[in-house]
Amino acid sequence: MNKPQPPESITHLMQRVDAIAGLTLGELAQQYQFKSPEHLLREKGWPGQLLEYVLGASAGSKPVPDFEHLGIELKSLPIDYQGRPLETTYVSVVPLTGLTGATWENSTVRKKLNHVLWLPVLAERDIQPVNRTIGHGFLWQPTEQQNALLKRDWEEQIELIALGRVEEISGHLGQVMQIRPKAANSRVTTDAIGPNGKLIKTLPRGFYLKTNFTQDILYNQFKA
DNA sequence: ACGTGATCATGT
DNA sequence: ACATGATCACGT
Repeated sequence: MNKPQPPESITHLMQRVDAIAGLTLGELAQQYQFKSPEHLLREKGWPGQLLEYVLGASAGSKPVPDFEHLGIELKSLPIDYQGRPLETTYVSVVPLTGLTGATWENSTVRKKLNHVLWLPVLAERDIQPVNRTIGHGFLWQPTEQQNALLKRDWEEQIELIALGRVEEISGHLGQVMQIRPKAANSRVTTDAIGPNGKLIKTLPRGFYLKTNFTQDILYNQFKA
């Protein structure tokens, strides 16, 4: 099986998405000779990497949309038996310096979430990774209301960081989007603005969509 | 170290 | 039971 090429259009992308709905991750991995781990204790990103590969997303870790020419970001979304999200959704790293003049409109979060291809995967922990079933993927763009919620959470938390109060941030902040550690381990450090305005070292952080937000997206998509 | 893909697992 | 904080693999 040759490596899938990037889809030439949104229509072609969605044809591929429809074609894999109902398959298990194991079936897909076997078709494309992709490795299939027994568990995700170490290869936590395996579901997303497999789906990226199969759908022809650009590989690597470049800070650009997965389907760059289409401006679409792919997000797998683990769900439980009730169809509710099992995990928060990582969006992007949080800028901790150079925030002068930073705006929601120009933020990486806004750009990443402008157009998302959500791909639900039934991913209860008692189901082996290879037996997890792919759901019906769909395209999403934030509604005016959703955009306003994201904007508010982004502005409130970025303002704290700009004021040198990064150490006061925890996952409890934000109504629909929170900031949590995003690093290999808790000893990793990066530069941030300190309380006195000078640079300090702190743990790298990431923006994550809370499950109430992604659940709302799923509800609006699949409500009968 | 940083940014991509995320899930793990302990504290509450 | 569930969310927060911690962690894992890979490419650069």
